[in-house]
Amino acid sequence: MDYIESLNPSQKDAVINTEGPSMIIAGAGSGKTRVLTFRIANLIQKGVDPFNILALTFTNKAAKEMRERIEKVVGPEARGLWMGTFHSVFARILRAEAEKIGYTSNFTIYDTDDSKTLIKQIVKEQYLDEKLYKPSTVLARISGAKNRLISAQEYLNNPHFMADDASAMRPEMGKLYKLYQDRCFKAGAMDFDDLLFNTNILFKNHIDVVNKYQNIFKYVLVDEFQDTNLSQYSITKKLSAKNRNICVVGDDAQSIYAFRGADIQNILNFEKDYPELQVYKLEQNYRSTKVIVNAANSVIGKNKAQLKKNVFTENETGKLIEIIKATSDNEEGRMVATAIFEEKMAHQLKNKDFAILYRTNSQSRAFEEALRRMNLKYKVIGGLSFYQRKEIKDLVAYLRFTLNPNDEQALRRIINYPKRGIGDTTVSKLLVTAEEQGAPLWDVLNNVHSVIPGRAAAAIEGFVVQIKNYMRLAENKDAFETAIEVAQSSGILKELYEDKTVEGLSRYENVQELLNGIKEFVDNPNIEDKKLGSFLQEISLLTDIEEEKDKDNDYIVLMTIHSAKGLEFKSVYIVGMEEELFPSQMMLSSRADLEEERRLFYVAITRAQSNLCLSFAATRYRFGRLKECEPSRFLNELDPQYLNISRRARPEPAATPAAATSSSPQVIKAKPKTASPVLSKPKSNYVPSPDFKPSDTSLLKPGMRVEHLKFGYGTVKAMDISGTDRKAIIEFNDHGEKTLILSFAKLKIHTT
DNA sequence: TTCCTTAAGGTTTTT
DNA sequence: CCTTAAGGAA
Repeated sequence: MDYIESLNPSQKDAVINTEGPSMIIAGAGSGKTRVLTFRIANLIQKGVDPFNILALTFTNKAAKEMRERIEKVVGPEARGLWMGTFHSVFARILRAEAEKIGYTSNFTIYDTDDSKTLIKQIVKEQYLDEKLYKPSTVLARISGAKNRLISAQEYLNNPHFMADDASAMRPEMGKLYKLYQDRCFKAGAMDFDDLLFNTNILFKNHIDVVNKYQNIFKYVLVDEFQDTNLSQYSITKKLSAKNRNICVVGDDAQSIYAFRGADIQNILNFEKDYPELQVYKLEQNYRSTKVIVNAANSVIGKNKAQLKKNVFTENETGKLIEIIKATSDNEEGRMVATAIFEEKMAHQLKNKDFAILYRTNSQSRAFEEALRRMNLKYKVIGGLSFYQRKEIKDLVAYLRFTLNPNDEQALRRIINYPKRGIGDTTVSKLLVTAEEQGAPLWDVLNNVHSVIPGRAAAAIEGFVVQIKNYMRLAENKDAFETAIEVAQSSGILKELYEDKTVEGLSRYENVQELLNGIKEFVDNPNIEDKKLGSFLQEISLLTDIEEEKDKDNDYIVLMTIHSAKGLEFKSVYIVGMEEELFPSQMMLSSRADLEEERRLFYVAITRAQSNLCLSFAATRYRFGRLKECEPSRFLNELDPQYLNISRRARPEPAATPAAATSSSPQVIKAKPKTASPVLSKPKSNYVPSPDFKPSDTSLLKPGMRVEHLKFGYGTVKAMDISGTDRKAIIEFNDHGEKTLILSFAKLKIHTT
């Protein structure tokens, strides 16, 4: 129990009081994960069977990490824990209970691509305007409804929604929802939202099932509670209704998934639903310097919608936040890479101490190039994940279809790949027939002759024979043997092998990697069921292939801010700090959206332990066109006392368009001659005096000669006492004019 | 049906 | 810039 002694009083309270409903409001860096893992460890050591504990996280990575951390405290016993994302845990339960809601246990999980393709198909079939009913728009609407537990029928019956859609010029939205849902059901498929929605249906209609899981999950814990939607909340509420041992952990300031239906309202409802609720607040930040914590607070303070919280730290003050101004996105890449390199050398840091965080995945390119050129090892997290690659999806589609031959989306992928002479017209005829007769797709395929004349029918028959063969394999052999046979005899491997282009080669390698992954799965002694179905279930909610165990993991990490949540790094570079990029132009229309962007910025800032650097570019390629960019409004929201502002890097207040345009040509002109473009560390031949000791600056006056350890010698031009901090504007010999905050800056006064 | 060329349109964020 | 849809020819 000694680990408990390492906690502060509020953390300790939250760990020890394991009974009854509790809510832990945890500021950034306040040891949230630590408290959660210790709480679970504590439960186990108190004698609670790990099989009776359910811990829900937001990402697979978080689940894996937490399990490992708990294992470190309590040992291998922790393996029995039910731990995973909402989606993976309830997919597992739905497999077990599938027949109760009319599905079979080998139902397919549609990813976003599958869903969008299907919607597009339906919109086409309904002869609706494809511009108006864009797949992403329609899916977002359907998803929103599901996350609020509104079924297609309820949607159609609700005059409010119908009026909404009518005024948005999309009156058929409800009908599309219904059609989409029917199609998914017929295909034996659930999309991501269905996994949660159907769990709710299951629990609602089957009291015996609810009872069963209430007895299994005596303790329910939810991480990142601020990111749960109603559908998820409702599940946890049902599960913990009997034992009432529910513990949620969250931070409203870090709620960044409202776009996915997350609702801060859940935090408020929670207090209503559980009047006996115990609330714990963790406010001390152990991660970051004072500068970083206070700067983050200064940003989040601009939000109106927030719970009161006072995040503070007793860590050292730390260095000021650097700002890098680049002329273009490519230069931003080079400057950030250079700054990382210099910082790494100066402080003897590892690659993995650094993270580059951006708003959108597409920003990674410039940084990848620059880092590669400087021989700095890096890794891009997220983006197009392994399982989203075409070649992988193609092979997986064969496997999916073998287990569930009604899986329409899988069929569309493979029926004519590799080419076997079955064209679009034939495929639509098949689908239409299935629709009209209300028959399962597989039945139609088995009776092609009644639908399709001669030539194409023969091709389809051949395809069906092939699939039946795979079905037999899947039944009798393990996942690896089945998959390798499918890969070979379907012709996928051959097709990729014959493509000798660079991309073709990498596609071939990717398929090999998937096969290796399946081999590993089969060889894993911890897994009992080695059949294909078991493997597919395992991977359907994964985004990336399991990483090799800690082998050579020293790389700079590049990722979106969203995927950085929950992580920490010694040094963080938040890049692309520009209007319309961050905040994203999609989020400028409403206050709520803008506040979510601001929370996102807050999350980004609070990832940093000791160094934070923000960068922005004056121009950026977008859609192949050069665009001028304005510095982000968020830069101006940071309390300037925490910024290391050199005059050239100071963001122009986003107001005067004339100033913006007139300043850019000068900057471009200045570009070629600056070899080391990092503004904070320009070259200079200054050598500090041997007896450098900071002077008392309370009597500093214009005209005084001063010395600064970084900027060298300079003359005080003016004093600025307008703000809360005394600042001096100093003209340095080698570094131009700087504004320094006297409580931070160490200056030696030389002459008066 | 397939393959080639051309046109258009698209970037949030994740399970 | 990139990918994907559409249109025309073999």
